[in-house]
Amino acid sequence: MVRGVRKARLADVAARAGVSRTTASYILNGRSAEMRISADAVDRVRSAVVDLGYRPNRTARSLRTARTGTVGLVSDSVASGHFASRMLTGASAAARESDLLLLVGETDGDPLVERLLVDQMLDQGVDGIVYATLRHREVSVPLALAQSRAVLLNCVDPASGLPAVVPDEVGGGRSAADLVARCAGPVVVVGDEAEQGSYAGAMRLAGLEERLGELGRTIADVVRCDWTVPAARDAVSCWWTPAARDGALVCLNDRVAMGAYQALAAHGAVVPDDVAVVSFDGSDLAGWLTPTLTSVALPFVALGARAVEVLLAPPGSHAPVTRLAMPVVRGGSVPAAAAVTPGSAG
Amino acid sequence: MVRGVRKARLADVAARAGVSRTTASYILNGRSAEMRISADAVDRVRSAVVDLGYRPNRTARSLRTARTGTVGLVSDSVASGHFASRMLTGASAAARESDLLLLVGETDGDPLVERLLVDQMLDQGVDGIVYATLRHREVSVPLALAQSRAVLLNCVDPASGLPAVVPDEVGGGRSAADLVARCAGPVVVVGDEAEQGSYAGAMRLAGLEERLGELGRTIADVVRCDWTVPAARDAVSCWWTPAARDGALVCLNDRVAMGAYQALAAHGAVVPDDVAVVSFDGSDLAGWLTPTLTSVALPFVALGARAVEVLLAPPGSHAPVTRLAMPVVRGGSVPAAAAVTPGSAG
DNA sequence: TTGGGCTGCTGATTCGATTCAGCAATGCAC
DNA sequence: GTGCATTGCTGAATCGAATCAGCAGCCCAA
Repeated sequence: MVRGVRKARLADVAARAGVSRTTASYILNGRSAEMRISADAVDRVRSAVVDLGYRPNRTARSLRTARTGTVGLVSDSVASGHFASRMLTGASAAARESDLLLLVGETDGDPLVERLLVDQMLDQGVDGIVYATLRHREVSVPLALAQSRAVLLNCVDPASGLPAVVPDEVGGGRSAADLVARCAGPVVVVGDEAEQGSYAGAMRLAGLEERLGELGRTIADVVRCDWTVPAARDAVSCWWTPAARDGALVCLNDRVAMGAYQALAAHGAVVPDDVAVVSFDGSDLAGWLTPTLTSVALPFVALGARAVEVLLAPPGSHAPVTRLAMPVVRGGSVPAAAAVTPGSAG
Repeated sequence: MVRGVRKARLADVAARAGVSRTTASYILNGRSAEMRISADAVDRVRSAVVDLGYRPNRTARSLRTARTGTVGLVSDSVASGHFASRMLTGASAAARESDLLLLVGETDGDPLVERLLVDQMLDQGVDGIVYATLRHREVSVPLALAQSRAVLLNCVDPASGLPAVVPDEVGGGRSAADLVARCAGPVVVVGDEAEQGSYAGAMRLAGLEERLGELGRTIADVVRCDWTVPAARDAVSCWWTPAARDGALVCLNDRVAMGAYQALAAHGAVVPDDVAVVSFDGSDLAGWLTPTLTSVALPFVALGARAVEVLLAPPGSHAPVTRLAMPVVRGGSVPAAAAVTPGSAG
C-alpha cells in the first residue's frame, strides 16, 4: 500500500476535534443530524479533517461494511479489441459516476484463467462483476459468477439467469435496410453471416431481411466471405457484375466494406454513384475510407456504461436482456435518395 | 461485497482442525516450517480448508498488512485508443503474473478527474500506480502521484523523478532508415513532426535523419500534414511529382500511410514498384492495406507489461527511463532491395 | 535437580474504521 | 420534586486476518 507520509486516522481527527471516534465517524458519514450532533462539534471535526489532511482508510471501512467500492470487469479480450475497448471506457465512466473503481482482467478466452480471475475478484470483495466478450455471442459463465452479482456484456447465458446488455443487432439490420431500400439495383449482402460463432451476422441479416420485406424488397444475393479485408476484396471482386450497378452492398462489418471498396475501385465502380455501400460496426476505419463509410454502429461506450448501471441497480429492476440501439453513422457511401425514413411503411 | 453463501473464516478452519487461529494462519502463509508446526497439524488444517471451501478475506489481510494486491492504471484514454489499449493488455497480463489485480481509470485528459482518480486509488490502497498516456509526451503528474510509488507509461515527467517506460522512437526512426536506405529515388517524410505535442514525430524524424546520414543519404523533403488519412491524401496528392519515382515515403504513422496509398493510387503510382512506403505504429490497419504496409511498430503490450514490472521491482533497480525497441512489422510496401542490414555501415 | 534449549503450539493485540447500546445533563410537564 | 423526553454525545464490540511475545512439556547435560 502506497504511503506518502504517515496518514492521519479517524482517531487523530477525533482527538484534535475533542470528540470521540464515534462522533467523528457519524459526522463524516453524514449522520450528524440523525445523531443530533451539535453544529459546533461538526465544525470542529470538519476543520480537523482539513488540518490533518485526513482521508478515510477504505480497507478498514470495507472490512466493517462488506462493501469495497469496486466492480470487476472480466473479459475475453475487451481491451485489445481496436474498438471493443470502448466498452471499457463506458464502464469506467459509469463506475466513476458512482464513485466506484473498476478492476479489469483479461482471460484471453482461457476458462482456467477465467475462473481464477473471477475467484480473485470475489476474494478482493468486488461489489459486482461485469462479464464481457469481444463478440456478441452465447457463453457459459463459471459457476462462481452465476452465484454472485453479475451482468453479462455483449453476450448472453440463458442457463445462468444473469441479466445481459447487448447491442440490438436486429434493429441495426433494419436500419441498414432503411438506408438502401430505395436504391434502383439489387441489394447484396457481403460477409458470412455465421462468422466466428457470433450472433452479429445472423441477427443483422435477419433484421435486414425483415425490414426489406416490409418495404417490398428482398436480398438479391449473399456474397459469403470471412470478415477480413482481403477475403472481402477477393470475394467481391469475383462476384462483381455490371448487373449490380445502382444496387447496394450491405457489408456485415467495416473491414468487409474496406475490402469491398478495394474490389469496386479495381472494377472502376464508383461509390456511391455506381453502388451504395452500408456496413456495420461504426469503427474509426469508416471515417478513413474515401468516400467515408455509412455504418450502423455498435454502441460500445453505451453498452459498457449500461452494464455497470444494471449491475448497480437493485436486482430484478431491469429486463433480463437490455438491447441498445445501433445508431447510424452517416458517411458518403450511400446516396440520400436510396434511403427511406426509418419506421415508415416504405 | 458479493457473497454467495456465508463464508468460512480462518477461525472456522482453526476450530475444525483443532488448532488456534495463529497456527492455522502460519500454516496457510507457508510459515509452518519456520514455526515448527507438526505435519499432523498441517494436514488437519489443509483438509479443513478444503472441507470448508475457505478463502482468505483479502480485505482483512490488507488492513493488517497494508498491501492490497492491486495496482492502479490511470490514463488519459488508454482504453479508447484503437491500439493503445494494448498497453492495458500488457499491464493486465503482467499484473496477473504477480497475482495482482489491475484497477483502471480514464481521465479523458481532465486534470481534476485525474487528481480525484489518483486520490481514490491511493485511498483504496493500491500497491502502486501506472500513469499512462495515449501519446508519447511530456507530462506533469499530480503531486500525490509523485509522492507515491508510480511508474510513467508512454510519457516522461522530468520534474517528478518517477521512472518511465517509453518506446524507443529514435531507434524506430533508425529502423525506418535501414528499410529504405538503398532505394534509388529520394527519401521523403510524410506527416508533421510536431503533431499533437507528441514526442513521436520529432524523435522518429531525428532517428531517421541520423541513420540516413550514417548511410550517406539525406531526407529529400518533408511533406507536412496532420496525422490523418484525408490530410495525408491531399498533401501527398499535391506534392506528388514523377521525380519521386523509385524513392520512398516514410510516413509518420499508419493512417498517414493509408492517405499516401490513396494519393499514390490516384496518380497511378504502384507500391512498392514505383514508390516504397514505410510507416510507424504497426496498427491493424497496416495489415488491411494492399499491399500490406511495412510499419515500425509501437510495442504497446510490452510497454504495459514492462511498466508493471518496473513498478513492482525494488525502487531504483531500473534506469530512470526504459526504452523499448520498436520492432519492424514487415509488409509488402518496401522492396527487399531497398533495405540495408540494421547496424551495418551502409 | 536444576538450568537451558528445543519443540509445538497459543493468547492477546493490532490494523482503522462502523455501529449498537447506553449514559449524563438539561428541559419540561404535572 | 419526581418522572419522562430530548439533546448530545461516548464506550466497547466488531469485521477477519497477521503476528509478537510467551508458555507448557520434554530432553539432556552438568
